[in-house]
Amino acid sequence: MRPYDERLDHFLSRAAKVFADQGYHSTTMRDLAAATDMSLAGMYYYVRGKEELLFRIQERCFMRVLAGAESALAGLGDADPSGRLQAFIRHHVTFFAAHMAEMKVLSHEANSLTGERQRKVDAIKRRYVDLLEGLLKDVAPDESAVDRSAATYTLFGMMNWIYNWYDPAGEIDPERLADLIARTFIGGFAEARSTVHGG
Amino acid sequence: MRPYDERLDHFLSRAAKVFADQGYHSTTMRDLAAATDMSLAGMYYYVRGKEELLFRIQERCFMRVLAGAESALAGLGDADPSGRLQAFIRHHVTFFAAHMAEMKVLSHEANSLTGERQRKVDAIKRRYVDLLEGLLKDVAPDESAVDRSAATYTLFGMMNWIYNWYDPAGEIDPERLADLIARTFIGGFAEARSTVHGG
DNA sequence: TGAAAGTTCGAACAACCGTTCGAACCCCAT
DNA sequence: ATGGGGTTCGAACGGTTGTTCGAACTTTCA
Repeated sequence: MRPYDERLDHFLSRAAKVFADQGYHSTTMRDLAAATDMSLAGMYYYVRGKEELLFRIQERCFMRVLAGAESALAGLGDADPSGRLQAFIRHHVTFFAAHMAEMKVLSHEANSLTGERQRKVDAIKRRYVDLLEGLLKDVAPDESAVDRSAATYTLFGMMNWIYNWYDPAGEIDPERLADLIARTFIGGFAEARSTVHGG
Repeated sequence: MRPYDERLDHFLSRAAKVFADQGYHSTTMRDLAAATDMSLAGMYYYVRGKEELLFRIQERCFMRVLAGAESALAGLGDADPSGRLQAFIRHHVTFFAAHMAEMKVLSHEANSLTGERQRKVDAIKRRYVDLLEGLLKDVAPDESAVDRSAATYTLFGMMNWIYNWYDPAGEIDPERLADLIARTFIGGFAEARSTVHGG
């Protein structure tokens, strides 16, 4: 890896941490300069501006979590739908815990981009949402499309909300949290679909 | 109600809508002036400043949702724990759908206040979280405190995330969404506690 | 060694921010 | 009508923001 790319990467990680702590809009370029040991003007050699910085962070993180999920599913066969769903949840939650700052920026600043950049990130997000929705379709094939879509977002809510409260250094390790979420959602989802379907 | 209080109320509602749409930090006082048909200086007759405006919106909304939840539970006996839990979920979700803008501001700008104001809102939030956690304790008394706390936040995630995707004017009405969440969570929560408790 | 390419940065700019202040306005009891 | 409290607002202020620019520094390689 070229030293330029390495410094850019380090810069993006540091910036993500600051964005996660203070929020994107109330973080100034001067804050970032101080946190990265760069000069104010020096950062513009690596990034065209503040919004492109946010875009780079979000795009990089989203591509990684998407690729990670796909490869986590690639090892499994198509036979066990709820096992695949559990694997997705496990990957998402552990990835979230391992990249807390970037994922918080991804979740919390979802609407802070504008124009073309917003569109590009939304396109990746759509692919990721569709991936999960497909898994839910395999678990409960008879579910209506509307209810399945709502269930998808509900599950994302369980997982993405953790940036508001979860402490990776606390008592609950990421795998245990992932299993807690997976058991709760899969259990309730499957049960609700099969037993209450007639009511 | 005095005309002053009426105009203040109207102002807070309008401002909440703008905060919900554009975000607190990137909304300017000039934006608010335009959206409320007031002059820039005129708003300062009703509110001490921008942050106090956010505080008033959050405090008012939080007190209402807390009081609403308590009164929704007051009618029920202590006999049926999961029925009480379901009532809480139903109230929270329908309230959310009915006051989308304020609740979005509550969820999304949870850390935008500072100092004393942050403390005051956090105190109300704590009461609200404790209320739900108490309901979960009645549903699963043997659960460890740590897991129960995580389950509480997980359920809040399911409910609060809806500001990112839910359209109250869409195909799913609030009651149906509330039941979907309640069935999914309660089913999975109760099942996971009873069957997997030994593993 | 020398110069070209790659990288850093001090200083400044124009625009915009939240807030203030005093004057003007409106409404109602006298 | 008239005085006075409640209410509105135009205009401006000081400070902060993202961004730019040219000069200076460092590295690279012939």
